Amino acid sequence: MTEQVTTGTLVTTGTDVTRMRELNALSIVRALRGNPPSTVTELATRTGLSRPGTDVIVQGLVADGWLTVVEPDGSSVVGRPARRYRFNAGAGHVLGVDVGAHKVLAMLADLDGTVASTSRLPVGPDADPAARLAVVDAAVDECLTAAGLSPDEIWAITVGVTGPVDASGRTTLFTPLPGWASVNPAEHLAARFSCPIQVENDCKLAALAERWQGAARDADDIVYVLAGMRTGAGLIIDGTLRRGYGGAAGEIGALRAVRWLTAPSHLENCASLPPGIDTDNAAAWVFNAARSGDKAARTAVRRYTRDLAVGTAALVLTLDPQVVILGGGFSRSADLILDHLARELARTCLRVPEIRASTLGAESVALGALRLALNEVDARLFGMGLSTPAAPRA
Amino acid sequence: MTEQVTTGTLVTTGTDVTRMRELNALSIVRALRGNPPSTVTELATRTGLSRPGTDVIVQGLVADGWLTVVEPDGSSVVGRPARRYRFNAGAGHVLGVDVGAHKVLAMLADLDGTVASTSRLPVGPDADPAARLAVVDAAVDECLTAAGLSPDEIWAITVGVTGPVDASGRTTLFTPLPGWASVNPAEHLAARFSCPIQVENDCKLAALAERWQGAARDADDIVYVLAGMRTGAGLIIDGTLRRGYGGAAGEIGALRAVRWLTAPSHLENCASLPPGIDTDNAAAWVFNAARSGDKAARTAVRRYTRDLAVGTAALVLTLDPQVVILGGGFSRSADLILDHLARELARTCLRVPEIRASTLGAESVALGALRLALNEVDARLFGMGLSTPAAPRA
DNA sequence: TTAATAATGCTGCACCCTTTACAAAAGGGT
DNA sequence: ACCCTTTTGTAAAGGGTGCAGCATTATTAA
Repeated sequence: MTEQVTTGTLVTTGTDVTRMRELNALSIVRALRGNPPSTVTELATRTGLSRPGTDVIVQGLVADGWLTVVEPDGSSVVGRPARRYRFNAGAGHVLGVDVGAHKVLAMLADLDGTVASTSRLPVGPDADPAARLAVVDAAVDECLTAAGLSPDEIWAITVGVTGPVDASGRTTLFTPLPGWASVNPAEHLAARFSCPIQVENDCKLAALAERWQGAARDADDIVYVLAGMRTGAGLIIDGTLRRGYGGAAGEIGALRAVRWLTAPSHLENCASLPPGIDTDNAAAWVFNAARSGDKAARTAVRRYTRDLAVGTAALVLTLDPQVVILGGGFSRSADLILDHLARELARTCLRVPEIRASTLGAESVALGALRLALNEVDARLFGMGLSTPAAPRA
Repeated sequence: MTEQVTTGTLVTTGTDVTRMRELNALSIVRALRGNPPSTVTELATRTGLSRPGTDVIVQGLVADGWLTVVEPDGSSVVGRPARRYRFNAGAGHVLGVDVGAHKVLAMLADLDGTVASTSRLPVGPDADPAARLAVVDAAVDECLTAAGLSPDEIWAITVGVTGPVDASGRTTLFTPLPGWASVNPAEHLAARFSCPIQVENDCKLAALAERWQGAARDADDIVYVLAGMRTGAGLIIDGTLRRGYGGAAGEIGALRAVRWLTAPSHLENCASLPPGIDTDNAAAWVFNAARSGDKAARTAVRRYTRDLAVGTAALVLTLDPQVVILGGGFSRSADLILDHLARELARTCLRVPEIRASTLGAESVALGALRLALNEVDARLFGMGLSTPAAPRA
């Protein structure tokens, strides 16, 4: 065996002149994605190709259904008005599903990531796996029918679950859902969908969402901290979601010294908490009390934040990210947390990153799932060529 | 402003038919790098190009000096023996320099990474920056003259230093070298070299070296822990060295709860240590004593390892790597450390990675510097085209 | 209606890769 | 010494692609 010097790709494949055409077509598609409808001339300058060449390729892409023509509207200057082309985002769709303890949230989006339909169904926290999967199916069905699509028009699916996800798509190491450890949601959905199906940890998906449409759009190195009744983290390094070798990246909460598991108990056990309030609303109550000056509540929040900061500091020191995003249910009370957190990090970290509160609500995990599914589609598209649009077989 | 959907590269550049030729040439070069001399037929099958086409490109590469012909030797089977071609690694060279507290180690290698010359010069730990830079110059000069090369034949240089390196190449946050915080080694060398010059943290470089030629050749997700009188870490994630947004990735030792700063003191203050032994040799003595059963020494080693494990666990839980490499001066005593370390990690981590001892000696930092310089060259080569070999201007 | 302007469409040219075909070289067998 | 096999080296034909330049078309302003 000889040594392999690797800079990037290992595969060294020669380029045919036909492949070049494909690459140029892809390059045009890329130049159009997420941009307003463009003229051929604009595309030509943007891609560096010649105008005639661009035109030919664009015609082909229109014929294959990847692009659609936007006839010129009145708003033009002097000269012959140019036809504009836009990416046909409706050529395919993706599904993102957030399987939580209390609800299943499914979202369906086109290739631009524009959400076409959403379905949120409640499920009991102690529902058995079969029941929970049935709710997943129901939510997915609702999305499909609302958007008027059939399963074979879905190009990729991502399912978000709690706990580290192994290579097979199971959460064997840990899951709060009863009986869920042995469930493989990908396998279950594969019975009805033939597209690629990924399963991913919810924190990681939320991190993706924040980078896509949330508070971290400008950053490539992100530590996302999910602060809620559970505490977790998702890491984006160099613009890519990092899963770790076994899918357990970011699980710093497992470290005993990092008191993430018990951190929320500071809130739940707050002395000034009125009796009879249920667990789910206790935290919200404490945050509100702290906001209006309650001494015990303020202490509880401070203690909670201190515990949160230990693990966050470990993540920050390990990765030196550009920005830390505070997400999860408690991020609604970021005004109370951010300052404490910043102070704690300033005390412990070499270089203190920006700290921002999440701007996405409860949909962040489902949104992240959409983004991951879109990434999957993009990888297929830009990796291989683009023939006529059709659902890729897994 | 419109939103930018990014999968990988943002730049979408069209491909010319001439550029395709370049890409094919690069593809052939890649197919030859690190492989034994190959025939045109072999290259054709390896790249997927046709044999005549491959031949033409190979002729061009030979004419430009990138490839050299190996005339067929006697060892052939039936049929006409084929000319073999090999990558002309001597077309360019790179320098790697390890600037330590007690020594400067410079290494010079060709484009295959084969070391052509080495120079190790001592320097006092309290030498001022000017004196230390003078030693750097001397070591580099020795390497050049030993290899018979002039400065303009060097294509890239990497300098390894202790402490987190910022974007400008300085170690402003921390450095053990007196007065070194404001020194910019890249600027200093730029006076004599016009090639790209990088400065990088020593732990990070050692990690690179382990992946290149050491104990982590098979892994893409690596936590490298430098265990010595100083403790540090270098991270390779998804095959790429991670610096962090401010170059401070891996500096988990800054966390108070992680007792990396004081961990070696367990060894230095070992009760059974004979008086008068100097600091530099104390650790080695303790390890030896522990190996031969000394009770106090064994305790000291166990305590040291326990402290080492805390930070390592934080890194492992954050990144979930495939393998942890134990490097640095103490890795010579890995037999005493690994078991303890593995036990501690098993206790604290969700998924325990493999733990291996470094197989590289004191040259690991300089080797890693070579690798980073080669990466720089490769990026230029494979990013842009390859004209006739010449030192790239920075 | 005419001139100006800018997009569109078409033709010829150059380049590159591939396929096909054939000549050349080396070694083994007769 | 000669022929045969095998593989390499090389040349010619064919097809696909991008580019430059020119003619054509559609629209606005005068």
